[in-house]
Amino acid sequence: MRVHQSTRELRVGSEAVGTEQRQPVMADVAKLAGVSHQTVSRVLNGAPHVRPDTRERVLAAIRELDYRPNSAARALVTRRSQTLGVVSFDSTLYGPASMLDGIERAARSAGYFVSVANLRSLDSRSVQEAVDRLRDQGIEGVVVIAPQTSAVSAVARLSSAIPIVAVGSGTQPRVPMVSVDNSSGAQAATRHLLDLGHRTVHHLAGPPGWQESQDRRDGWRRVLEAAGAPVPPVESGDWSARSGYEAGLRLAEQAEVTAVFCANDHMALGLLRALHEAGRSVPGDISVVGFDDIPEAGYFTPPLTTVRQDFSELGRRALELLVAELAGATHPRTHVQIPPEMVLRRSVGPAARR
Amino acid sequence: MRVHQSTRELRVGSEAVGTEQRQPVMADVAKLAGVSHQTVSRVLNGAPHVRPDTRERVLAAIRELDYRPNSAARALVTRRSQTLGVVSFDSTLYGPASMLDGIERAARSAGYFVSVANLRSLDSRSVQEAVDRLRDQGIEGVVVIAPQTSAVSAVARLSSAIPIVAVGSGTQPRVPMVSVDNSSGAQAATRHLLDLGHRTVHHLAGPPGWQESQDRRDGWRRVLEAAGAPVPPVESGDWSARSGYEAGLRLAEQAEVTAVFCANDHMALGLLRALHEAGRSVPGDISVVGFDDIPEAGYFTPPLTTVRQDFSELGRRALELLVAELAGATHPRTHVQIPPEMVLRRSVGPAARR
DNA sequence: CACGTAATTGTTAGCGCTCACAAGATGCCT
DNA sequence: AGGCATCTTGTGAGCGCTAACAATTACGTG
Repeated sequence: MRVHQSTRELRVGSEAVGTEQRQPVMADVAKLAGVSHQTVSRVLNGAPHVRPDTRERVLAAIRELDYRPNSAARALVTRRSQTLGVVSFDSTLYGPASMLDGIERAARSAGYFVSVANLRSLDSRSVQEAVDRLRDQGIEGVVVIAPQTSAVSAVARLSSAIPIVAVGSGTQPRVPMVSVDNSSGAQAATRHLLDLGHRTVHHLAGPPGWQESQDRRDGWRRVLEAAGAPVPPVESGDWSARSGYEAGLRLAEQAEVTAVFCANDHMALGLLRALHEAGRSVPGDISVVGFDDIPEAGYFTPPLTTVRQDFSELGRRALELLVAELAGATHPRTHVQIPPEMVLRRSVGPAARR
Repeated sequence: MRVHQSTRELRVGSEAVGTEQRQPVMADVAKLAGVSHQTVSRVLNGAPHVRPDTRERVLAAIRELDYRPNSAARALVTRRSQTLGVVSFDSTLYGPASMLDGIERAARSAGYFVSVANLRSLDSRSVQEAVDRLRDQGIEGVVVIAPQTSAVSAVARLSSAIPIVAVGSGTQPRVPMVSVDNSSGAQAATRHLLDLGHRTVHHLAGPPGWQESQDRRDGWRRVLEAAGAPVPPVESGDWSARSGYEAGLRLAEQAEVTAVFCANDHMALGLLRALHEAGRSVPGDISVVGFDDIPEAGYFTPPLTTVRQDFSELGRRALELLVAELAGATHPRTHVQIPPEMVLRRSVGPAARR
């Protein structure tokens, strides 16, 4: 008798001793139920052709032993880990956090676990690294919360290796993607302002390099041009309230500014603050529109008119796409676009007579 | 020759055919490097006693084949998945999201993956379910972002099975925990207001059932009592700006209110809004202090004086604790408390002369 | 230069599960 | 009653890796 063997026997044999708290395995269940391990496996996996009373006996044994299948063993043989990866930029922000939330929920109900990786920057290398790391863990697919252009192309470059879906924004023909229709949201916001009699609309854009920034700016510009309104120079920030405040200070100095479309709500908050400090009333002197509709937007001073995007829906849809791809839908090069929706509140008014 | 065997041989043999894109395994690396698979394993795991040139040869083979160790196989034999679980309440909120972020970062640098589970409610059953699910996946430990009292006790009840650390708040002697010192934060805020000459301080508390609500309320009350100030009835909300707004409407009607300590910043935002609508100026008529110091707090109207808690630090510390426990630190029934810090801005002023 | 010691590499046996196949049991039809 | 299809259960192998042990080689030292 070899040592290994005997060790094993000993442990199995010493069950009654009690000190050896070995987790029960399938064989234990099988023995207790008086069937083969394969039958236990069948019950566990819902295979057909198991006699009802046999199934019952097995289930009882499972309950009695509090048996839990070993997922590593299963993953080893099936080559499926039931785990998906999410790489995200700054999941501290409301948008990414909500998307992650939506993704996780959808994943869970589809029977998957989700493993996360947060990035500080979305450059090609970081994304690559994160995805590699996740792959090493054996995840089956990845959703990248990738609002930055660079990230999207980084994703496109490695997309061959493993199923990937991007969410947030961007236009990369090679990667399935779900995003809000930023352009149409921006257009709606701008048109709304124009309709109220504003001669033109200023824009506080997001940082360069972000697809969202670009799409929203493009939408804004398109409406202005279509309406024959002058296109003022673009201010831009980094999404933070702070940057919105700074831009606001600059905008407040320009007497001709009567309407501003901000690329997100946080910047709009900062802008509101700056305008207030500069003694410019909103919406009396200047109208402001945001983007996102964060839960607090209705409690700004004044309550913010904004463009709502449904982040969790975004996450959910992205996950659906990924699951479909995993199930064999041969690379659906889809680009799902979700329409945003304007939420009217009190930060917008008719143009001041001048 | 048995069928299984021959299938395998066939696949290995047909490498050159190219259609069979089998992932390289350790044996392939071994063959290419001219060593045994065990030596490859040694190189991979940094075992001593491998001759430098052998190591080099192995590494070269790994690179050439783009070999990636199979984590399931490794987990099966080592019984370690290198994965930790995080169960969180509403990771859409700034606090939980930041903690998750901190946890993930710390976990990564400690060589762990993190698998998340978001809950809609923190009742005992949900927590139990989430932890069980995570366990089935084979995670080695769990950190529960558990601000609710009920969750904490739920955690305590199941803590025997698997290493668990709680983060957020609560006092459960049986579970290691890291939290901000809510009471001392609340005390500082209240004292600050009193020192400015306010006769007393009103309190807008968080929802019942949350440890944080309770601790902050207790801290507030203690200072009031110590100072001999009257203890006004407590308003409470559900952390949202909306609930803060509603409470604010009620508070605005009471002429004697000159100072309010809010249990979080979002409610303070709503309160500010309500006060503004009611024509009560802040800080002229009423001073307001929040709790959290969310990134936007400095851009409220007016900028909010608040108590800052370092969420990512919280997450980081929780993870440290968990890792220590995994490493064998025999159940450190620690309760790490992190001191919060007051951030002075413009929502607070001296008591109005009346 | 024989010999003990340490360094280096290889061999074997599983980890706990599912898959492919085989075999026995059962039922139904002619 | 025989034969065939179907249901039900069992057997054996192997997923890719690490741990334990064995074997070989290299290196000083008396």
